[in-house]
Amino acid sequence: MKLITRNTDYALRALCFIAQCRGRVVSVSELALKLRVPQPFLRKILQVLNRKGILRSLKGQGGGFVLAKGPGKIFITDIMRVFQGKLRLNECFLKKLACPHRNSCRLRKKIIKIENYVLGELNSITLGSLLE
Amino acid sequence: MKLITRNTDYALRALCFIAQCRGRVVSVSELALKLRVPQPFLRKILQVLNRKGILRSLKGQGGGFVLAKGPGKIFITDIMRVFQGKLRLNECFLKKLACPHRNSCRLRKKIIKIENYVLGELNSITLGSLLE
DNA sequence: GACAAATGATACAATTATGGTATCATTACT
DNA sequence: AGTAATGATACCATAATTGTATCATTTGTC
Repeated sequence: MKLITRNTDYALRALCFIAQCRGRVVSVSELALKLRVPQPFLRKILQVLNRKGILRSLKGQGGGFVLAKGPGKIFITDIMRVFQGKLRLNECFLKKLACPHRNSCRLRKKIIKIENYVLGELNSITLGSLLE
Repeated sequence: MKLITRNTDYALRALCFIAQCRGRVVSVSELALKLRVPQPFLRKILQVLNRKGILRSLKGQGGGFVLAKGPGKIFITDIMRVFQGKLRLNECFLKKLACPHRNSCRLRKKIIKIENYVLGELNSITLGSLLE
């Protein structure tokens, strides 16, 4: 029942660190060292963030990563979606066919309520709000 | 990011069904048939619920399961804990040693807030409240 | 231009969690 | 005695997660 997986966690830590460097280009090796996180894994994560337009990368010597947008514009739900897919607490296991009660299912309704709250809260968290 | 795993889900369905039988002894084979759920897996699940004192089992021919207590006294958090362990959304991946910010971590604080809400809501759900 | 230091892309591997099966022992009703 | 049920438990399959390894490409520096 974890909300945040390890790669999301690493990603957030890295983003925080990069944000605090205020535009300075940060290499994976520096990040891995500072965050004490496995370097090849972190590298893969940052490459994904680059592809998704959250980081911007600079190749070649002296290269590395910078934020692609302001910390106030990076929502942790963005990051979560990148690494964890659609954000749903719900997902009925027995699909329509097997579970004829799907629409009247009380549990489902309660979970949807919880889900709405959780998503609401998460949507209010930006990278910026983690740094203040 | 799922709140409820499959075995919890199966368990809840089974418990609902058993509750609706109002004391009649229900066998695994009947349950598996009605719920359209794999029988050996369901059996294992019910055995666990028996060990945990949520169901009571009767062996031998004509045997099966009945609720060990009233539906109003069975909380879905009980069931979740049985199959999913401690209910925490939190769990910092980098433990104290690696993450020196653990206590001041803003993200952690926000997640704890969310966690409290979620647990509060879940704690209000009993088997009974799913049946009404 | 050669070299070194960085990322890009991608394939592969290890570990863990989840979901599920199989089997033998035990109990109890008929 | 036979049968229909659960108890206990070992095993297996699959998928997700968490990584590693490697080769290609880019770019700054000498």
